[in-house]
Parts: sequence; C-alpha cells; structure tokens
Amino acid sequence: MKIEPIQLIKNNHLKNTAARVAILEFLQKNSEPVDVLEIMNYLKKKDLKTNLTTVYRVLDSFLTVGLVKKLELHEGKYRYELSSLKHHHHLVCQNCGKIEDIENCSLETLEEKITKRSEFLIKHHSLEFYGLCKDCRK
Amino acid sequence: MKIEPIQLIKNNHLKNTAARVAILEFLQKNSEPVDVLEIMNYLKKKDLKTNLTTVYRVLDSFLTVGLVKKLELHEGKYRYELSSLKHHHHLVCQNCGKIEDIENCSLETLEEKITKRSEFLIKHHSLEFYGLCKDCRK
DNA sequence: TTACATGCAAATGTTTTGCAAGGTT
DNA sequence: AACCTTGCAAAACATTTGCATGTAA
Repeated sequence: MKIEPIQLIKNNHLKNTAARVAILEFLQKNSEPVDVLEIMNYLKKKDLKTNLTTVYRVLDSFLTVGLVKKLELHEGKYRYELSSLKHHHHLVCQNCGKIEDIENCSLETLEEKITKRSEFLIKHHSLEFYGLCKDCRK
Repeated sequence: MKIEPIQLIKNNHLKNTAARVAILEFLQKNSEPVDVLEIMNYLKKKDLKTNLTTVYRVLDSFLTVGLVKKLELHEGKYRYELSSLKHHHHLVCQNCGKIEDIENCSLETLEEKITKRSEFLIKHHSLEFYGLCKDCRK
C-alpha cells in the first residue's frame, strides 16, 4: 500500500537524491507531523551528512509538487506531513506538546456556505484543537 | 458599547501605561488581526516613541489576562486581535493577503464528540480557510 | 551536457532576554 | 517604597539567499 520513496519521487518528476529518499522515508515512518530538526536528526543517524538548508529545499520541492503539507501548530516553527494521509486535523496538547490526529472532518458543507456567501474561493482549511491530552488532564 | 482602553486595563489589574492604552486603541480600531509592525507604525504616528520589545511585552500581558488572542495565518509571524470580538474564523487570501472574518462556527458539537472519543480536553480551536478572495479570483 | 541539487557562509525576519533606568500605584 | 514596565543592545531561533561545486538524467 505504501509507495516507495523512489517511486514517489519519479512520479513527481523530481530528481532522485539521497536526501529526498531519506526524508520521504522519515515522513512515512511518522504518523505525526515532523519539524526540520527531527528530520536532521534522522538524516544524521543514517550517516547522511546533510545540511539544514537542503532539508528546507527538499521540503520545498515536495511542497511544490504537493507531496507534503506544511503545518503551523503555534510553536513558532513549521511542521510537515505527507499529504497522502487521509484528510485529518490535529489535537495539540498545550502541556506536553503531543500531537494527535482526528479524522472526522465535516467542514465541506460549511465551506460551500462560505463560498456562496462571500465569493471567497476556498482552496483548503486548517483546523486545530488546543487543550490537554488524556495524560496531561490528570 | 466599546469599553475604554483605560477601563479595560484597570479591569484586568494591569498598570496604566501609554503603550498599553495606545495598543488597545489600535486593536479596537482594527476589525482584522494586526501584527507587531502595524502596531509600531501606529505608535510612531501618535508620537509615542516606543520599542518593539515593549510591544511584544504589552501584547504578552494582554495575552496573560486574556484581553487578546494570538493568531498564526501561515505568514511566518503572529497577529493579534481583541478576544472580546465575537467568536469567528478567518478567510485568508493567498494572493493579496487580505483577511476577512466569518462568524459562523458550528464546531461545538464536533468538539464534544472529540472530547468523548479521545478524552482530550479542548480549550480552544483555530480554524482558517485559505484561498482566493473575491477580487483575486478574477 | 544541461539543468537541477547541494554545502557552506552569511543574511534576514521575528521574537526573546538581560540589565539598568523609569514610571505607576 | 515596592513592584512593574520600559528602552536599548544583544541573543536566540527559524528560515532564506548567494554562490561555487556536485550530480542525476
């Protein structure tokens, strides 16, 4: 079911490089969105001597072809996840930082209403819930 | 209907300073969320020689007492708006950057479902729609 | 060979921090 | 007087850019 990184790269007409393959691998491994430092650490562990700049540029190329989504969870930095994941939203714990997914999204009808009313053409939305996860509620 | 800045400050047990009053004034003037540079420009225009650091700290004090909300609209910086505004969400134009409000929010039932299912205690949510505004659709 | 990708260093933009001085209650 | 707020300079982060070099197709 999971498509091989190399295949994903070819399908999107990108050049096949070690950094791209490894970053896709890492994204596939993680069900939750990752940041650039987490990616860097993974690359180091795999003994790929890479550069932060490269990570940003690889993510940018993935963004351009639509392979990944860029998220902002009020942390002062961005996170990235595969866009092939089923459409979902996030529960962000304000205490421990844990991020959970929720798959239920009933915003389509709301989007239609908005478009009719305001003539704003909605391309996508971001919906995040902030609070305390099960553990941090105590 | 609109409460005077000085009154808001007193009600929240903050010290009454020129920067705080002016920043509240500015927030009251703006229906859309503002960033720190826009605040700085307003202060300069009013001949209050203020410092960016002060702006951040004033906003922080407002945040602490709950006077303002801090928003992230995928711009690489934060925006702020009065939290006394009626609960609403934003339409962010990806072409011209214009921000519009939408007041219709039917997420309460969704929140209840999520809390039951995941035991995650939701404190608040952020919902933004990205796309093209009426003018930029052409 | 050609166009694109990478590494390094330096720059940029936003937000934060330390510390001394000033203002509010 | 006591405590909070401000100003300035410097630091801390995340992200971007320029340019020379390397590499996939």
